[in-house]
Amino acid sequence: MTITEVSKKYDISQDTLRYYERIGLIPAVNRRKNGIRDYTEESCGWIELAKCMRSAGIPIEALIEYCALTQQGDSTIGARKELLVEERRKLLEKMEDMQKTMDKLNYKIDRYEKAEVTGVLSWDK
Amino acid sequence: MTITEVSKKYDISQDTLRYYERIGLIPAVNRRKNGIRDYTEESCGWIELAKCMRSAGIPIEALIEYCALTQQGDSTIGARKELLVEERRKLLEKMEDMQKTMDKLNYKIDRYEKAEVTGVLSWDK
DNA sequence: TCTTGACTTGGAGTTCACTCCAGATGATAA
DNA sequence: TTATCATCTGGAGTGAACTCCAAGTCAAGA
Repeated sequence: MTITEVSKKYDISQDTLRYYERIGLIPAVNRRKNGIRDYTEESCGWIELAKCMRSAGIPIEALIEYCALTQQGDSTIGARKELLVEERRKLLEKMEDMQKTMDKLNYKIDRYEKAEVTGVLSWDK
Repeated sequence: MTITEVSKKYDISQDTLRYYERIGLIPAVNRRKNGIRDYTEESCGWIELAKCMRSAGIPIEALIEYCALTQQGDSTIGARKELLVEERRKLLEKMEDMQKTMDKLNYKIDRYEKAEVTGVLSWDK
């Protein structure tokens, strides 16, 4: 696949695709003789992973390390697992924060809805 | 309360507290004669709200607008509600993204755990 | 009285994650 | 053949959200 196709398929700009490769967030992509990128199915798998992880806010640094470990072969399986477990822990924490914020938003919206009916908005400790 | 106390209570740096006030993310804080901040219970409520919303990634711009609307009185109740509803919608979307990432992390960690037992890690389409 | 320490301001600096750009090259269509 | 278009590289620029700093004020303790 060309970079244009991959960019459309995953809705990631070409600049970002090149950037991810440059910083090692995904392994080097195959090239044709003339130097033009030719994404394999495996490359696409990495792109998809990157998009998924980044959309949840997993930091770029962690993903670079994960990618580097992967390229060092099976001896790093334990380290890779640890890395993912740690990111999962942080993600869970963030999800809990978000749930708290969601609860607060629901509470406030509910109060505003009642205020729209009664015309009264009491102070909110 | 002094800024030092508020900073400790909510675990937010003094610089950030001043910054939030400067950009209008919270209403102006009361001052003593000499210009030193004296946070009331209401100020603390705003700080708590700011911390909660920011921890979930609600953008600063939206919070500034919410704060501004609040200071314009009851005529903005509808607009404030709409703003919160919109931020809730975006937050829900983010939480769904995170859940997908969480699923993927669980799947991958599970595969690594099996690989640690069997010594085999098949490639992951 | 002198020094220490908390507080003030406005503005500059930092970090993260892109995003854009200039200049070059190579392929395609008229 | 000429013009247009996709792609390449390295490096500069951007926006969001802080974070730090210099220079000044003020109150309290030795």
